[in-house]
Amino acid sequence: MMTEDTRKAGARRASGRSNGEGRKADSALTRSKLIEAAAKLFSDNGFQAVSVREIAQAAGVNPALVNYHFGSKQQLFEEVIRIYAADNVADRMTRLAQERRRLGRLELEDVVEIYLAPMIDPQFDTDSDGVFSRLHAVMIAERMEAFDQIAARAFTAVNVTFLDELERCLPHLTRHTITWRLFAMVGSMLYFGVRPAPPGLHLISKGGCDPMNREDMRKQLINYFIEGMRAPVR
Amino acid sequence: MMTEDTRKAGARRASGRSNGEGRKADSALTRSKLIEAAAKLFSDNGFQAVSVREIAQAAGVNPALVNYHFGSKQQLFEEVIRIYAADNVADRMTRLAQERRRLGRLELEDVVEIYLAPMIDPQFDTDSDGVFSRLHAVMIAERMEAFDQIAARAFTAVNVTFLDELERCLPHLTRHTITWRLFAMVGSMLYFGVRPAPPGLHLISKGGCDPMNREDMRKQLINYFIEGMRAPVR
DNA sequence: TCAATCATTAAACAAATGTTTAAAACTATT
DNA sequence: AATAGTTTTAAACATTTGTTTAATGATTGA
Repeated sequence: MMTEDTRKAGARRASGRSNGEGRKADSALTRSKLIEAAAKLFSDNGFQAVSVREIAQAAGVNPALVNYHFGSKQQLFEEVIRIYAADNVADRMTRLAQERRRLGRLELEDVVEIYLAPMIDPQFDTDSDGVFSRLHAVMIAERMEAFDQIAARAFTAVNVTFLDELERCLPHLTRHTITWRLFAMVGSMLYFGVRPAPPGLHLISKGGCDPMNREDMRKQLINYFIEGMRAPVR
Repeated sequence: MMTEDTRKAGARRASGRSNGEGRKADSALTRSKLIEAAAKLFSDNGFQAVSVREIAQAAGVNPALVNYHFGSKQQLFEEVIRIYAADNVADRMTRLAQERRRLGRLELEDVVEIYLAPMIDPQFDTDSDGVFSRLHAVMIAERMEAFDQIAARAFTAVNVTFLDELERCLPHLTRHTITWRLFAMVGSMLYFGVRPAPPGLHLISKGGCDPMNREDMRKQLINYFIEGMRAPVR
């Protein structure tokens, strides 16, 4: 409540997308440098553990620019989340459309594989490898009020789409059951997305199980997901 | 490096278990009050987001006692982790022994159910419901050097035991595959353990899927885990 | 070219942080 | 009851935090 007014004022003054798109080159560059640096640092260390000064230094800009361009540290984080979530969602939707065009009616195997592609497909290795999963973990660990709204806006559409597809492929299951299992899949993949690998995995497998080895991970897990999804409720 | 010596000295002076067990009633009470308060706050808000003063206030003791009894905020967190991990592990090991005595040779269904019991069994609702899962998420989100050691010490034995059982039940699969899938199960259950529920789950299921409803969660997921685990690698 | 707007900077702000200190209170042993 | 040892307390410590401010630089449009 103490900084509420000034923060909003700052954010409005800065972000103001209302009057045009590519309006100032330096500004957009600074913003993207901050977002990139923040994404890396937040995903590696969490939200509270990273200071505005660290982010600014990593981006090579002045610390005050965080507040100037985004209003506050928290709003910068939210912007990072929005961008990476949107990328993740766009990846999946694009793939789904492509595969639908290519194969016509999709089988369960296809739908599951497409949904997990951003996290499991070795050919899908963007430069932001794993960053999204870790950001997700950070949001969950350090509860943020704004996040539920952001997640709802970002993920509801893609999840509804995939639930529709899955429901069509699994007529013996209720949407209720399928929803539970879809989120179980997400939990698994987020877990393998954290860095370093889930505690104990490296040790207990004597280095054999490595989530960085997407090829192996996909091979060992894809049927686990598919057959799990297909299992009756009993 | 600046506080290393004094911290260790403080911790040694305080924890010194060497000269006896139940030596001072107040001390043990203060310690347990701090641990309980810290577990609640850390699991709800993360590590960095919680201050020593908050913990002390919640425990009803002086802030300086955190450093006196545990050496530092971080060492208090580590102690919390150790205790809750030990509880979690003990639960599973006890159950396994019980069921082995009761049923003799265990089937895949039994082993999976026992492993997941602390997170999925409605009868297993301790007062620390969900706290362990959230603490786990916090450790993952806010990387801590000490955690890998703690996790290794706490979980290796129980995981080896259950991997042995699973390997016996699944002779058509390699231990490598089983290890991947065991951790996939863990990831799912940790995801459902966070509070509030995984982002979007409540919304997209219109309130139908609620991880607090252990009975429903178990019913919808148990076969997903079992049949997923059993699936061939292909 | 002048004015206005936007972007950047260095400095300062108040508040909160983990931790330390030195004295006090308490407990147990002699 | 006196002593020694442990536990608790309030206060202070030095940092660090996110954010604000006021001045400067840069860019754009008239």
